Amino acid sequence: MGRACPPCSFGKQPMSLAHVILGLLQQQERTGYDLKTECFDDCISHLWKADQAQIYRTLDKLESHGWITCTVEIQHDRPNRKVYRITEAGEAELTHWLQTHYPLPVLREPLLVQLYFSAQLPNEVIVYLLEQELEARQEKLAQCEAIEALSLSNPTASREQKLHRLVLDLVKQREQTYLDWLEKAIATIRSQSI
Amino acid sequence: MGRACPPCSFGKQPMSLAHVILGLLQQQERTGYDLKTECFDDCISHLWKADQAQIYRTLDKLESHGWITCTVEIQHDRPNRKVYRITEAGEAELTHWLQTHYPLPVLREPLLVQLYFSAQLPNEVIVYLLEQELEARQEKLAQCEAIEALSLSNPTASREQKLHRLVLDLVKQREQTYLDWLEKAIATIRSQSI
DNA sequence: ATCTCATATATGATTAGTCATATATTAACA
DNA sequence: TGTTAATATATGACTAATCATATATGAGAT
Repeated sequence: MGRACPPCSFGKQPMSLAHVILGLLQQQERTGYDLKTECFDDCISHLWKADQAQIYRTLDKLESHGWITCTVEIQHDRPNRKVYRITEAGEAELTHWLQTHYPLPVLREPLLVQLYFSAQLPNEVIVYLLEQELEARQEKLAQCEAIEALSLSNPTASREQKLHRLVLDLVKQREQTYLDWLEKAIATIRSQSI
Repeated sequence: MGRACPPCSFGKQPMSLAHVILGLLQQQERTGYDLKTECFDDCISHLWKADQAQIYRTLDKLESHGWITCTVEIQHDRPNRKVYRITEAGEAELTHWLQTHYPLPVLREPLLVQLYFSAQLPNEVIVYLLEQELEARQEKLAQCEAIEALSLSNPTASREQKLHRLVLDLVKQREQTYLDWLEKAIATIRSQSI
């Protein structure tokens, strides 16, 4: 009857990568390669990123906890695939995690730290750094809008699609806030009023 | 003439905690305890957080790289302090880091991941999670406004203070964006239109 | 006299994340 | 025939971060 593990997560942490993967496997069965290419390089790439090595190791851990199972699918035109599916125990764990509130993370943004400490730099240098950030943020917003146009704009969206749309709305608004602030900051510093 | 280390950072990473500490030590000399209590528990606590163990170990590494030096200050009413100061090599490294643009980090926010995967949860449960996030974000915004009122509102601000104010503006606006979105999201889900 | 608190530093153990590389299969191409 | 590319998994080595705990000093309270 071996309960393989304590009631919830592995260590003391939110164990979020494991739960992101559980969520993705609840949507549909996937391989490690699928997760890397379709997911972390695509759909939720704006919410979480993960190294390939970490994905495969997390899959091993999830399997050893009994939260997912694996079957090898023989392919004749390509290397075989290890297809992972979520188990009932995994669904229970995911459902519990989804309902648990976690403390706000402190978001580590190099640019903000740099600006915070850049009092001894000349204005032009600061402006150049802000302009590079602006360019990167513009590109990111464009990526978000491309995702929106591609898959989330149909009027007969499912509940799941509506939730994805909500999440994307925040990511877009967050980028827009950043862009507005960058433009104001660049103007302020350019006008020598700092 | 031993150059103790390669031209820039330790490994291949931005090495940001080390640079945050360099920045704080450029402001003024500090001990590990100062960094933990005055800084990461206070001033830039909204930009970076650091564990005490990591602070002391990073100080050791910075010293072994020659970017900071340490002198022991004997105290008679308390345990002795190890006071760290930035070196010229440290200032050069910091100046270089401050001018280097880094790729946008992917911000790992548990709540967004949870919402993304919560299609199978009932609306009330989702709303409850969003309400808890709303409360936490309101408190964080209040903290930001308290910092603003305390130290950043005087009209004769230094260049450094003006830059800190700029950074705080973004942090505040980011929270306001989150709050607006949360209120909209809660209303949308409450109205059953999802 | 002991207990607790604030100050102050250090370290062992573990998890999380990154980087580089190894290995294997088949298709497509030159 | 050999090379490259896409698919697919695995692992060694390392850095970064976290958690728990140990150690020590002196002040103030009980």
